[in-house]
Amino acid sequence: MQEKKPKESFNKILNDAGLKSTTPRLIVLKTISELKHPMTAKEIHKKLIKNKIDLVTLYRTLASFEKNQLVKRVNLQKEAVYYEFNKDHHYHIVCTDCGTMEDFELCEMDRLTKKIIAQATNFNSVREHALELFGLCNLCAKS
Amino acid sequence: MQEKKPKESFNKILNDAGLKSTTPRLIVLKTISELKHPMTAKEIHKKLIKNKIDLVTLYRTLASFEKNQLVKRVNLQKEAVYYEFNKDHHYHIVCTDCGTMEDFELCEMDRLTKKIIAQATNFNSVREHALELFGLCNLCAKS
DNA sequence: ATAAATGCAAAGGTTTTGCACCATT
DNA sequence: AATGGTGCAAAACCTTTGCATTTAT
Repeated sequence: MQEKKPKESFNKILNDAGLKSTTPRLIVLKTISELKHPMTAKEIHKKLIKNKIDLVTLYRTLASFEKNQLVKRVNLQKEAVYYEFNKDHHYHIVCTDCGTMEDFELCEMDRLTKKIIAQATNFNSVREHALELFGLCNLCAKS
Repeated sequence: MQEKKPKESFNKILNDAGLKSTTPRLIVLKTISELKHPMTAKEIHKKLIKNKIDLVTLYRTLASFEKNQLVKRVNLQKEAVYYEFNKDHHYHIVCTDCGTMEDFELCEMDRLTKKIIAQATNFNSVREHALELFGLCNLCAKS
């Protein structure tokens, strides 16, 4: 679970990342930190409409957040790109029918990554990984 | 490695999937089965230009192939969607610099999937999963 | 004061849709 | 013969770019 943070800490996050702490960035960062699951730029933008933050600004903000690892891009099996707050490693099970998502942890991934790298021929290290499971959630499986 | 298949077997694959076996579909299926790594629709289309297969047809073909699991969508950390022939489970390590890809196997995934499902609250089964690693390949790591 | 971020308008690129024609079963 | 697939043109959609204005340091 994601605990709510005081405004000051968002300020600090931006400063630490070397990003100017502007109103749009603070709002976007706070909004993303409170998402219950990954969302597309467009979905996030809906949540920002009352703040009059331009979609273009959001795209640029997401890009800079991603570069500075404040935000993580999640690859769900859809056309669109999803974003989430970059809290500690976790993964997603996605319902291919209704889109429901559930998080899970998998501490074994570190060990597996090392094992994979040991056997790889063109890679000696890995910077990150993506793991997602897809299936029907219990509700959709019934119908 | 992917062994080449006689035309007849592509015919059979399409029939088994309940898809009419048309010239464009046969060509697309054969082309994808021979790819050395996942490619975007546009990249695949380039390989089809001499066959005069329309890009729209390719999109529709990919969609129907995906639905029938002849082809798999791969989530690399890029905007575009990548496709590959749906041979047995394997995964990719992708160089975030030059795009080089390497396949790997991971027989433990079955066990892990079961373990994850056992702990999930909204899911009792999983139909598929995606795992990709990202890093710098040995060549790019040097420079 | 300077350098960077924002908003708007417009462009660029990819994917989808509509429809008439054609091919497979 | 009937159903479904294809190609072309155009639309829809998402994301990026250019530029003048505003904002943070």
